[in-house]
Amino acid sequence: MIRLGLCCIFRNAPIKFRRTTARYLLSISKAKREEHLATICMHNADALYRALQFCGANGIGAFRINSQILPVKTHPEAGYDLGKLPGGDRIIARFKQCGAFAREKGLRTTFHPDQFLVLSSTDADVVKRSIADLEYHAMVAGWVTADVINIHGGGAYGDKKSALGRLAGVIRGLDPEIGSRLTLENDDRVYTPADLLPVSMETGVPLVYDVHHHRCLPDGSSAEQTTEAALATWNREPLFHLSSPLNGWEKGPCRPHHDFIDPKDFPDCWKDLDLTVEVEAKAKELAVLRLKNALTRDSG
DNA sequence: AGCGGTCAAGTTGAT
DNA sequence: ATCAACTTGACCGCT
Repeated sequence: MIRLGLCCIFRNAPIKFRRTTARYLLSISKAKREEHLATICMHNADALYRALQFCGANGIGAFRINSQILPVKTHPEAGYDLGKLPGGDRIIARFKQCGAFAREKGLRTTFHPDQFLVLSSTDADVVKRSIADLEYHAMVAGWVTADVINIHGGGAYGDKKSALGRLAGVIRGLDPEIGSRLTLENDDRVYTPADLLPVSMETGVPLVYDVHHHRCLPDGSSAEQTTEAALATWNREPLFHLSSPLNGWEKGPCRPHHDFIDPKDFPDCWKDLDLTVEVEAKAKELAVLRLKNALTRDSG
């Protein structure tokens, strides 16, 4: 069975996540700051619960949780401890209710921290802050029972081989709360599946195969070959990424995402797998539901 | 109420 | 040397 995943936000459904900025938080009093953060974090825990309800009610099997679900959480000056905010215990309890709901409905939850998290960096401080961010993600993942924290390989610094060596070294030293959830994804500028598969096999961190990125940044392997190799890295239900290019494959830059998925971009070799496919499309839940219909018609 | 400037962070590659 | 592009709006503050 294919399980389709929705990424972070909704196009039409009235479910919104709130955020704030470090600059604003640091411009107000400590009491006001904690009140503001508590309001936003509780709002986001509630919104997550409603997002999962929407997914459960609409046959969407997975939901990617935005990294800003606890905004500014690990900022050096504006960061905070959720449990110490006003009503912090209730906020944590609400996240745990999200986890209970997800388990009850068989929904999968995932994280995809943004590009500032770089484990291959030559700068020890960047790596340290990245690990702090992973700790935050792992903490929330524990509450909501997310089994994937997916990152890219980061920069190459003119020497891919050394960078991948640093990446593998950092991964090996991670706390199991992080390491047991961590995954690596091929990107569209630096690291191909062929670059990352050896790191996956060496560290036990699964490969999230993004077939769109692979078409933008090929490595000589076919989608079939890479699918097979990526599947072998998973010790749980595999998770892959799918999107369609805004301007077609023929002309212009292929990176920007389309509103919807062209069913022709769904690889045939994925169709009979037990697999989560996260749908990276700007029309969000509308695109997931449309693809779901197309796949159902296709097989039935 | 509406609009515009702004938002923590890293890296690459275009200018 | 500088800066947009990644994700992509949503926020606050001013009118």
